Amino acid sequence: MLDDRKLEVLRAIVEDFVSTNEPVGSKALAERHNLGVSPATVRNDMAALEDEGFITHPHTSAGRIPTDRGYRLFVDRLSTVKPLSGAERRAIQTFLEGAADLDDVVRRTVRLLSQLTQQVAVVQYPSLSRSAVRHLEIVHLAPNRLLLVLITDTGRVEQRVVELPGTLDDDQVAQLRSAFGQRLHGARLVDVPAALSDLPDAAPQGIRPVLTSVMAVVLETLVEKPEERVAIGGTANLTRSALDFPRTLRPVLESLEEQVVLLKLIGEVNDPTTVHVKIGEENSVEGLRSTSVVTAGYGPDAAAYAGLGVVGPTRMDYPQAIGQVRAVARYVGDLLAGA
Amino acid sequence: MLDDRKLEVLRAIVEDFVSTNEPVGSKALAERHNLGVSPATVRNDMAALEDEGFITHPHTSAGRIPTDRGYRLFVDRLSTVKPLSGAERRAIQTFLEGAADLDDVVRRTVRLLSQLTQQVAVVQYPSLSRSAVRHLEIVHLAPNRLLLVLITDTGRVEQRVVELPGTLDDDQVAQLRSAFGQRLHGARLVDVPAALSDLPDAAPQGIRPVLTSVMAVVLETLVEKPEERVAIGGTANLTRSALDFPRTLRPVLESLEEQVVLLKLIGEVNDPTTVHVKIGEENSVEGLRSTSVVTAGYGPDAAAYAGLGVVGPTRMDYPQAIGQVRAVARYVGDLLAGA
DNA sequence: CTCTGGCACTCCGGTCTCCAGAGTGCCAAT
DNA sequence: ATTGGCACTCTGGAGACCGGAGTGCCAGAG
Repeated sequence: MLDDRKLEVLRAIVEDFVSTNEPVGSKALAERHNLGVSPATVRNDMAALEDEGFITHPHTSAGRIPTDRGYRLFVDRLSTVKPLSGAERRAIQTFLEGAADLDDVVRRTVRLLSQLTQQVAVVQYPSLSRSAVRHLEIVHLAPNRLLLVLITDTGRVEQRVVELPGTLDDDQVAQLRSAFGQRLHGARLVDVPAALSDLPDAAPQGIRPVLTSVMAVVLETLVEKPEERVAIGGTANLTRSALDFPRTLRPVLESLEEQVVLLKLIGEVNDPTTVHVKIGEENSVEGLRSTSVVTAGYGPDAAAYAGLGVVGPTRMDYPQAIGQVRAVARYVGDLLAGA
Repeated sequence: MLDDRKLEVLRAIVEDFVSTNEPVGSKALAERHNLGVSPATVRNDMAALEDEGFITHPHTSAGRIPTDRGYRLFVDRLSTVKPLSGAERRAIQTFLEGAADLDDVVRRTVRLLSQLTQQVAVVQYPSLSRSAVRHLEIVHLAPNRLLLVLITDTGRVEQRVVELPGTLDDDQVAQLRSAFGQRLHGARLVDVPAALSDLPDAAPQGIRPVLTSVMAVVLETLVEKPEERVAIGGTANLTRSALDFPRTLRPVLESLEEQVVLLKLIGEVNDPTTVHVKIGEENSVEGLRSTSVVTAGYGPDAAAYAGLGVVGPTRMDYPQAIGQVRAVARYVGDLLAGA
């Protein structure tokens, strides 16, 4: 049904349309890509591709543009990831070197990604649930008030205030500190409940009620509803493709302001080792049906820390974007692993 | 030169143009606002106002629209701040109650402001330099590595890793902790250098070199280049006024992504107790010359914590925006003061 | 069966003209 | 100082027009 030449035609359509943003006709196409066949033949192929739903007409007498399905086929079977240029490679290095703390790394990554791809960039903070505890500090703010400060191996610092049922003196706080410290140090967050399970029994009688309430907060913060954070940038790039978002810019911007949506976007990645592409309607987020999303997991190993990616028009240079997202993900992953 | 009626005409023009977004002509104006004079008279007044630079023509035969100067006069002398509606008042309460930590407060405030005003909202985190130390925790991450965690009275938590010249044991860290703790507790950040000045001499000989390097980091983090943070939201509202930003949306979005720019925007407030309005060209930020900015300081007293505000088209409902910004600033200030 | 050239047809987008409507500026009269 | 009148200007939308690009289909050649 779809012989090689038809696929070749599809590829040519996608490439031309992506670069010119204009519906591409049979004649121009036959000339620019030397397919060795006449425009008439191309027309026949186009008709076939249209029957299969890979391309459409805006109007009876306009050229063809790819549909979401067309892009999908293109991405899956007709394109190869574009390797980065030397300049791009250097850009990644210079952008990310010298980052001070995790916040800084994330901010720089957002900026890097958006400038590199000329799209909107989204970077998730290393997920709490996949991190390990480096340190848990308990600060005695007031007799009946503690501040928990958690530091993870990825450099994330999370804090939380605990209101106590009773009051504590400094000795008791020290007891708490060592009780938690011993059990949590180095524990992956998923293992925290297990690590703490024997705590109530092992602790000295006097601090048990307090300990229980602290434990509740710890578990809640770290395990039950760990706070996921996301940074975003480069929204100005959406206006570049104002033509692509006729009046759809609104919902896109709105969606991008919802943390929940962004997390969903990035979190749906099941296999963290590869780059994922969601094209137009494939997207589960209502407001982003007119866009494509390219995401990747980043982290030191398969148990990825988190995800990052870009959001842009479906008319996107996929081979390039995929290459760029992958490269940045790898680089940031290594960076965090090394730190 | 500008008698009362002329001012009245200007006010009418501003109000009409703000609500309809269409140049307003003499006839319509004379009818809608019962000025008791004929369109011809209004025309004469308009000509005078135009001579003075308060209004312009888009074309020879279109109605008038206010200039930046016109808005300025309107804001300064012709308008009174619009009090909040009950619904708005309630919205502020429900939005902000139940905020967990400072991050949460800021995020909610951004959302609140942008929804209330239907503009882009900008909220600065409580400025470090104007805060006081509630607690400085020193965490012993590794023999030659410390983590400083600073907690301010506004709830901000700042962390910083220090690489030491030598190694330390736990006792020495405890010494450090108490040395800094005693001197810093409750100190305003501006007073930190003074509070620490006698530290090198007072400290035990053994930890002096380390102490010096820790001190350097503390001073740098808190005093020399305190990190100012800003949150932003509601950029989708810019598209609502797409008519106001014909193709200028780009630079606006770009400017709004620059932390530096945002800080400048908010930081230029000299008198924190009132609401400030920058209109169009008055704006010092290049990309925001087509917008107006309404800001206010917020905090428990005149020594304000920080600033917040909204960015929108010059064609903005100033009386309303000013009222809303002021109300939110007050509410958030009280909230933080009480916490 | 596939490819090709030819041809009639469609439709978009730009340009032009036209016209009504809104608004102005000026002037003479009150 | 204000007003009514009037001629003038300019916009913006509606319609008409047309060239160009592109399609679909068909019949013929390989």
